[in-house]
Amino acid sequence: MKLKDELKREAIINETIAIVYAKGFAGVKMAHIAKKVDISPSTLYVYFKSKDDLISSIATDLLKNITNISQNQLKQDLPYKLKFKAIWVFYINFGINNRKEMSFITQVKQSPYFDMIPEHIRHLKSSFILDLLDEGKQQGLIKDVDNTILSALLGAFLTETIKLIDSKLLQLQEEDINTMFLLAWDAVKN
Amino acid sequence: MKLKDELKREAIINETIAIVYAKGFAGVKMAHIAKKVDISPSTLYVYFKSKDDLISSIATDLLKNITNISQNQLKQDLPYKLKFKAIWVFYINFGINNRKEMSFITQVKQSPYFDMIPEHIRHLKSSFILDLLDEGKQQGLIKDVDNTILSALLGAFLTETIKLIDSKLLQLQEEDINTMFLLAWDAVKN
Amino acid sequence: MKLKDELKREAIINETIAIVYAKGFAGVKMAHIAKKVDISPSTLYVYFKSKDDLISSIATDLLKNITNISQNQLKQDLPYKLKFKAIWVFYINFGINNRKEMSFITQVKQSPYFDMIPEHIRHLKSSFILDLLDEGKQQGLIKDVDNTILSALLGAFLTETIKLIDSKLLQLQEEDINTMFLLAWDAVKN
Amino acid sequence: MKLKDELKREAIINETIAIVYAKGFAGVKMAHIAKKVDISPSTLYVYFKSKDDLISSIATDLLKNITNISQNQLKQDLPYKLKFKAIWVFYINFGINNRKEMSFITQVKQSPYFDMIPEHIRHLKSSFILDLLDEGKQQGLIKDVDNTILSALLGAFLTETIKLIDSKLLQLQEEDINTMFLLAWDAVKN
DNA sequence: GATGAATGAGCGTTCATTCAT
DNA sequence: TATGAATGAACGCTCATTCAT
Repeated sequence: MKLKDELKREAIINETIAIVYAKGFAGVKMAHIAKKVDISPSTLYVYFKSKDDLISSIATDLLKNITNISQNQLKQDLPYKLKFKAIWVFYINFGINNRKEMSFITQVKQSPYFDMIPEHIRHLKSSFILDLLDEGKQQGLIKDVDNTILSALLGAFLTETIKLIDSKLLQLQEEDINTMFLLAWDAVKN
Repeated sequence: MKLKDELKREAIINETIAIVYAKGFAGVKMAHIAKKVDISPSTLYVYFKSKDDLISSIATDLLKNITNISQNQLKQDLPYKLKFKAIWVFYINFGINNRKEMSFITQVKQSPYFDMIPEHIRHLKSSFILDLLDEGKQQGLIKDVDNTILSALLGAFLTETIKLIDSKLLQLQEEDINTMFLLAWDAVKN
Repeated sequence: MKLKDELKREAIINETIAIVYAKGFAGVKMAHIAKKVDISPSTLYVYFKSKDDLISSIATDLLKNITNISQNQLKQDLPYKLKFKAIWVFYINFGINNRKEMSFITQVKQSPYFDMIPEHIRHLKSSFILDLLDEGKQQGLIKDVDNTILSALLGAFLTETIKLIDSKLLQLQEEDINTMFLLAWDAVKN
Repeated sequence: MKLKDELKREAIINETIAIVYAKGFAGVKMAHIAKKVDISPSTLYVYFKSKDDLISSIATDLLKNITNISQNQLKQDLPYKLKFKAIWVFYINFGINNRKEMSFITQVKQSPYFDMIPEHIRHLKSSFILDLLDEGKQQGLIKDVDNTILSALLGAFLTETIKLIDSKLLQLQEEDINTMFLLAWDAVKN
C-alpha cells in the first residue's frame, strides 16, 4: 500500500495559506488548491474532511504554534526596557518570517471559520505579554492603562510595522527597527 | 423620476455596506441585497452593471468622501498639540459614526475588489494629515520620521481605538479619549 | 417578465414519478430529470428547493389526492357485497391508471423521504375503508378480525392484482376482475 | 486459508444484507460495509469484483437457497388442507427467521440490480408450490384459477403477514397464525 | 424601469474503484 | 492476501447574470 505523504499534507496547508494571503478567503477554492499541489480534488478529502476542516485545522495549528513559540522565547534576564525591545524585535522578525501565517490568522479571526476553532484554542492569549506589561507597571515604567488596551494597541503597531517592512517602506535593519521601537515604547512608557 | 431612483440606489449601497459589516465579504449575495432592499435581483442590474461594479463603486465613493470630509474640517487656529488632538477626536468620532463604512473599506483593501478601484482613488492619502505632520516637525514637536510611516501608524492606532470603543472596552467619554490620545501623542511627539 | 409555467412544474413531477417507477429511488438524478424535461438543472431549483423537497412534495401531493379521490367516491346505496365489489373495482382501476403514482408512494413509504412528509399527511389512512369493514362486520358478513390486518391484506391483494394486470397475466376485463374479486371476498367474508 | 476467507466472505454478505434491511438500497456504501466487517474497502474487491457483483451475487445465492430450502421441506403425507397449512406455517416461520434476507430480495426486485441476476435464477419459481396447487385442484379443493396468479397472491399474502408480525400487529402464536391461515385458505379454496 | 424565470459556470463533496506496496 | 492512498466521474446545489415581458 502507498504511504501517506506528510509532505503532501504540508503542501496543502502551505498552498492554502498562500492563497488566503494572496486573495483572501473568498479566493480559496478546493479545486484550485488541489491543482497547485498537483493532486486530485478528491485527494484533498483524504487529508481534510471538508473545506471548513481544512481551514479551521490550519488556524488551530497556527494558533497553537504561535503561542508555544512566543512563550518559549525570551525568558532572558535583562533590564526592562531592553527585554521589552528584545521581545519587540522577536515579534517583528517572527511576523516577517511568517507574514502569510499571520495574515491567515488575522483573516480567520474576522470570518465565520473562527467559530469552528475549539474554544480553548480560540481564547489563547499571549498571557506572556500581559505579564510583561504588569512587570513594567510595577516598576513604574509603563502607563497605568488597562492591559487589554495596551496589548491591542501594541499589536496594531506591530502589524503595521510588519506591513511597512513588507512593502519596503521600512527595512529590517537596526536603524529602522530602532525608530519603530521608539515609537512603540514612547507610546506605552510612563 | 430622478428622486425615486436615487433613493433606491442609496438603499442598495447602504444595505450592501450593512451586510458586509455583519457577515464579511463572503456573505454578500446579490439576491440577499435585493431582498433586503425589497427589489428583484434583476433590478440591481439597473443600478449597477455587476457585483464587481457595485462593490468597487461603493468603495470608490467612500474613499472619495472620506478624503473630502476630513480635508474640509478643522482648519482652526489652535496651538499645535490642541489642533492635533482636535483632529484626533474628530477622526475617532468619524470612525465611530461610520464604522460600517470604515469596515467596508478595510475589507475591500484586502480583497480582489481593491484592484478594481481606479488607480488615483486607490492611492488617495489625506495630504492634509501629511501637512499636519510637517507643521509639527517644523515646530520640533514631532519625531523626524518619514510621514508615510507616521501616518500609517497613527492610522493603525486610530482603527484599533475605534475597534476598542466598538467592543465596549473603551467608552466615548473624555477620560478614555484623553488616555488614548496621550498614547498616540507620546508615540509621535519628539 | 416570463411567466412561471405550471406545465413545467407538472412535467418535472411526472418525469420524477416515471423515473422512480422505472429505476427506483436510486435512479433519481436531478440532472437526469432536467434533461428529460428539457430544462437546465438549475431551473429545477426554481420549482423545488432541493431534491428532498421535490420528492417529499410529490409524495405529499399524491397522498392528499389519493385520499380525497377515494373518499369522494362511492357513497352509493347498494347491498354490501356489491358495494364492496364496486369499491374494489374502483381501486383496481385507480391503481392501473395511476400505477406509477402508486409505485412512487409505496417506495417513498420505505425510504427516508417518508420522514420528510408532514406528520398529518403521513398518517392519512383511508378511514373510509375501515368504515366499510365495520359495516360488513355489523352485518355479520366480514370476519371478526382486526381492521388494520384486514385492510393491510386487502391492500396487498390489490397491489398484487394490479401488478398482475400490469404484467399482462390478467386482463382488465369482467371475467378476470370477477375472479380476483372473488378471491379477495372469500378471504375476508365470514 | 480457505476457512478464514470463507468466513470473511460470509461476514461481508451478512453485513450487506443487514445494511440493506436497515437503510434500504440507497444506504449501501462499500466503505460502510467494509468498516462494519472491519476490513479495508479495497479488500472487498478481493471477494467481489464490484458493487454490482456483490449485490447480484447475494441476490442470486438467496434466491437459490430459498428455492432449495422450501423444496426440501414437507413431503409429508397429510390431508391436503393440513399439508397446505403446514407449508403455510413453514413459510411464515422461514420469513420471520429470514426477514432481512426476504427484505433484500424484495428490494432487489424493484431495483436495477435485478437485471444483473442470471435469467434462469431470476425466474426461479417454487415449482413445488405449483405442484401443491395442482394437487389441490385435482382434489377439487382449490379454485380453478391460473397457478401463477394464485401463487402470486399467496406470496403477497404471506409477505404482508410477515410484515404484520414484524411490526407487532400480529403475534407468532397459534391463534393469530390460525386466523391468518384461514384468510389465505378461504381465498383460494373452492 | 422593473421583474420573475431561466441558466451556465462552477463549487464542495461523495464514492466505487484502482494503484502501489 | 490485504490495504491505505489516490482518483475520475459524478452529484446536489448556488449564484451572478441574462432573458423576455
